[in-house]
Amino acid sequence: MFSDPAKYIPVARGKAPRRESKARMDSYEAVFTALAHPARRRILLTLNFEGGSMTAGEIADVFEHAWPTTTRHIQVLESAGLLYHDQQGRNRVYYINRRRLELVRDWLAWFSKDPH
Amino acid sequence: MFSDPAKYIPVARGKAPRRESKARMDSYEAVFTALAHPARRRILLTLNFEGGSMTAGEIADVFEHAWPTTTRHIQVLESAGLLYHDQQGRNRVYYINRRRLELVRDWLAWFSKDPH
DNA sequence: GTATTACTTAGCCCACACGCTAAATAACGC
DNA sequence: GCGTTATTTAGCGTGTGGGCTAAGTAATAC
Repeated sequence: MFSDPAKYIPVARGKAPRRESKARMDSYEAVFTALAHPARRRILLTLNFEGGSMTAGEIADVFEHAWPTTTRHIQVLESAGLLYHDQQGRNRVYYINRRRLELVRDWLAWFSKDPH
Repeated sequence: MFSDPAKYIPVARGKAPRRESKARMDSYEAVFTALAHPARRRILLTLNFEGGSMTAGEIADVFEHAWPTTTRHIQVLESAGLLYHDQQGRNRVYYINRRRLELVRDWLAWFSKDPH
């Protein structure tokens, strides 16, 4: 759950600091960024409907994109914690991490609670 | 809810069509894109905690960004259907559209249903 | 009317996301 | 070993997202 809602509320005006670097990207940032691209959402849905695991090749076959493009989408998902993998011979099997999606649900929960 | 899950599953390989134009951006695309930026997520949270409505100026005051930057974020949110507004004199009052956030919840629901 | 307030619109700039092709890696089959 | 298969890594090009400042619009105040 949210530890500190206040963190998301007010910020004093001041000089303009550039947008935070990717390195210090927090969990919400990583997950919402990962979900922003339709190809990545489709990877998750496909994995989900296929039982939760697929090889890189099977995922790539779903798309019209060149394979390296899909590889990069997968990496974005994985670094957001939404996927993980397991090397099996020359195949790389990717698994969906459904628990990580709970983060989104948690974020949404703030809008259901009636405001204090 | 999802009308057609199959739409999100398989796509035949072929020549590469460029990414869909913003004009034909579907609802999921618009909403997830809108939620991808931390400033926009904060606008929604702030509005939520402030009771659901704020003027453009009040929203802009939350941020260190120049005002026009915030204006653009607000526009992204509004065109995604997450906000709407009402002109009151020279103030523009923005309202959160919590119902639109249900779209995200609906999308997430696919991952809870046990696969057929 | 003029000045001020509350905003948006216009337009510039730069970093980076996302597509690609070519090359590298590593396992498997023979 | 050698070729094939599975996949990533490297590196390039282009579009656009998201920051800015300056200018425009429209309502209020005087």
